[in-house]
Amino acid sequence: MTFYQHIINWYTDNKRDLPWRNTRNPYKIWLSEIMLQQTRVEQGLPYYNKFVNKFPTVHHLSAASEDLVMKMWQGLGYYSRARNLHATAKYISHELDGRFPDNYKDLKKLKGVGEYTAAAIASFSYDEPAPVVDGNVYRLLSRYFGVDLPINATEGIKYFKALAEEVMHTSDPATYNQAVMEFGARQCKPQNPDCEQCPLNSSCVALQEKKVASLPVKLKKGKIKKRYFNYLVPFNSTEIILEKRTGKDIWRDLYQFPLIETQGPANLDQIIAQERFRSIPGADPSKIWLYNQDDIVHKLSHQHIFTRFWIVNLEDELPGAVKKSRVKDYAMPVLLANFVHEFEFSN
DNA sequence: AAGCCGGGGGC
DNA sequence: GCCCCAGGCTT
Repeated sequence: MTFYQHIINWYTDNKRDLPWRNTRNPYKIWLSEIMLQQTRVEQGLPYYNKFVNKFPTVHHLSAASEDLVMKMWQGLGYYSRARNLHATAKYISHELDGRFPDNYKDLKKLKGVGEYTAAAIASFSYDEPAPVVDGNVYRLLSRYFGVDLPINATEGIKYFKALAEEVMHTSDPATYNQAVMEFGARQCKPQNPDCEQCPLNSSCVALQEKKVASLPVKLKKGKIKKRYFNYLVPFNSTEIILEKRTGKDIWRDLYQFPLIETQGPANLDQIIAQERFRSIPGADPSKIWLYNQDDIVHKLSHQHIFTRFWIVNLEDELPGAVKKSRVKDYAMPVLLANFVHEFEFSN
């Protein structure tokens, strides 16, 4: 049997029943693929179901407000995906009358759709023989063929794409693409794969050469940055101040409390001296207190955020503020959603 | 080519 | 702590 025949046989016996595998609807395929970028199936699945229920077609998604889309995306991360998702939904609904592009080349032109996602949609919805090369496929190919080129450098990316093209030749690209990814995710998994019961074990180069644990090769990324966030939490009996994040930093378009970022841990005197504090109507330096005794450390893949919440009690009306009861309707980073859930503005 | 963009889970 | 995840965009 050939490489792909082994893979497809394994898949027939081991495939998970996932909702986007029971459809060829390009809208649902596209939605699932955007959500699953750099995201585990188990994490993305509930979001997929929620979106499909709320937005059964691309027109429904197109008609939604961006704030609602962001809110429904809350917790999934990489929020530019949600912005691009919404922009692309509007484009397809308004400019293409709801019809998705039906080939790899045109799909790849959509915002948020790169080589992997274009290949996935083209094959799953239209049977176009475009190989998917995601993290699972990199791992499987690098091990099976014993290739130690880094999978995140130009040469390796090019090499593995060509290899994927060679290996996929089959009359059923949709099934094959599903199968290689499932095989990589569950059989040829990153840690402690069970090679003894792998259908490819007699011909896997990495297994013969004892390199399974060292493949694939990946270049290391930079150091993790430390940042110090001081959130002012200004509220009166009914209202609270929220702002929308702008700029190119993390969490763009999500909501937050007024933020003072400092170079290191900040104390009360530093905070009350800040213009951002003093500009709050009715802010009283004697009515501010530190909510968390220890820093809350929010860990992202590329930065650690040391967080202090400064509670600012107010008595005056707050023009432009939001109702405290509505805070949970706003899309917020998990760091803040956790705080809101815990604090509940009980006092 | 390298850096940036989240959050969760495994070990 | 470090690595990975159905990657893509920006610089």
